[in-house]
Amino acid sequence: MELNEKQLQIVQVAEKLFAEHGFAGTSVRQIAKEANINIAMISYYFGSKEKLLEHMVVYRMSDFKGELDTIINQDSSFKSRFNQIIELFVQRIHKNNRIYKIVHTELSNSTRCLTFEHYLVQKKNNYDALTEFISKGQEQHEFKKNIEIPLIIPTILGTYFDFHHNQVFFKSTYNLDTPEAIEHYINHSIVKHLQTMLCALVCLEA
Amino acid sequence: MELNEKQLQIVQVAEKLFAEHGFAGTSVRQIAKEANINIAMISYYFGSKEKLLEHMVVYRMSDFKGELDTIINQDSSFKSRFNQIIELFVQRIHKNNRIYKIVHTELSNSTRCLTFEHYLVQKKNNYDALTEFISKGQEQHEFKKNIEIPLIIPTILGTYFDFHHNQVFFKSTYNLDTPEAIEHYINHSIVKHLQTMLCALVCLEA
DNA sequence: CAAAATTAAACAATCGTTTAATTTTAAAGC
DNA sequence: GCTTTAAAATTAAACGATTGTTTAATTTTG
Repeated sequence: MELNEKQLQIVQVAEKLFAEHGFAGTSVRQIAKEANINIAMISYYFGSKEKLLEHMVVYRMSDFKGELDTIINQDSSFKSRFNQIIELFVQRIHKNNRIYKIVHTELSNSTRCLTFEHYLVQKKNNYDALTEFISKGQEQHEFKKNIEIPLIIPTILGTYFDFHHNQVFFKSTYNLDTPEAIEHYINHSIVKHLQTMLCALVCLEA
Repeated sequence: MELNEKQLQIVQVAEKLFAEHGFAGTSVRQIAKEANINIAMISYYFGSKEKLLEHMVVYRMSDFKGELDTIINQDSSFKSRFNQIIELFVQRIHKNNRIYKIVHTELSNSTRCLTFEHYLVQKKNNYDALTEFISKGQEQHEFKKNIEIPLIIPTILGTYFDFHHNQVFFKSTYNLDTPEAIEHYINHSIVKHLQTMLCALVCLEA
């Protein structure tokens, strides 16, 4: 997926607007205005508004699998690697939270017939990699059995996104007034919360 | 919040459509058509499309606080009550998942200036009630200290909604083909997953 | 000088809302 | 019990504004 400078400019602006106002809530005129380009350029470069979104998804969903494998293949304990995986997921989702929010919202709209195949394939890869890792840990009696493995990733992503979606609430209730405070809360409190909770779920040792 | 038969009919149809296609993605003509009423009736009864959403939120967000207090004031162990609270949250969100999805989506759209005060006030009440319950458990040495209490509810709601939003993925990957299978997975596997994980996080006893 | 990029303008379709006319409802008057 | 009557409910049609996309002309590029 190669984009020239102008295309990248459009994608970046559109990503921000789609994440903030939704796909249907954003007009091509808003995108054109904010990206300082003519309205016709969107059709010219991408074909349509829908295809712009598809290009965006493919462009943004770069290989997460590689980073995941690097950790899994490390020579450290299962618990240590599991903790690193959790931290990687949070950082990854946080860094790309706009495109993930867009995909989540549009994916759950039953009538949208956009092809999110690229997203779904990558998701499947992540689930398979994690399942294999946990299974190995179980075989070597490092991880508990009878765990609902498919729900580990939803817990990580869900906890992050529920916080993210309700920032208005958390800001006012828990004194997270500055962007730095929020950044710190995500990278420390949320990561630690998930690590503590999920390790307690899967790790055998006390 | 009292609604006559016709108003209720409009609200129910609109709730379904807003949840499926988003607020911006749903037109008043779609609502009118599916509810078998004239387009003008929406303005006539609610004033506008935006006010229809506000009426919907107030109508649907009935008192959750009462059910929560009933469990908290029970004469059983902290752990038992905590497990019941988790189950209640999941059932409650699942039962009303449409309106929660709508509110979550619209709330995170930074420009929308709708008043979700009714939702935010209720959310605050739930957080306060849970915080008080956990604190008491900590005082009586039944619950661990140094827990990030504000993240317990996001973990419950987030895990549920990530699963819910990605049903397309889970259906194909984990053989959840029938509505009954999904219902069972939510009421048993998800509830159990959250109970195991969160109890491991907060409960002291093994 | 041909290809690519950019533009303003126009396209038909749809958006949310309002209007003005008509029908239905239900209580009051006799 | 029937008519009267004003309010409430419902309708089709029109409103101007905005939607995504296309066109045809112009400018820029290499």
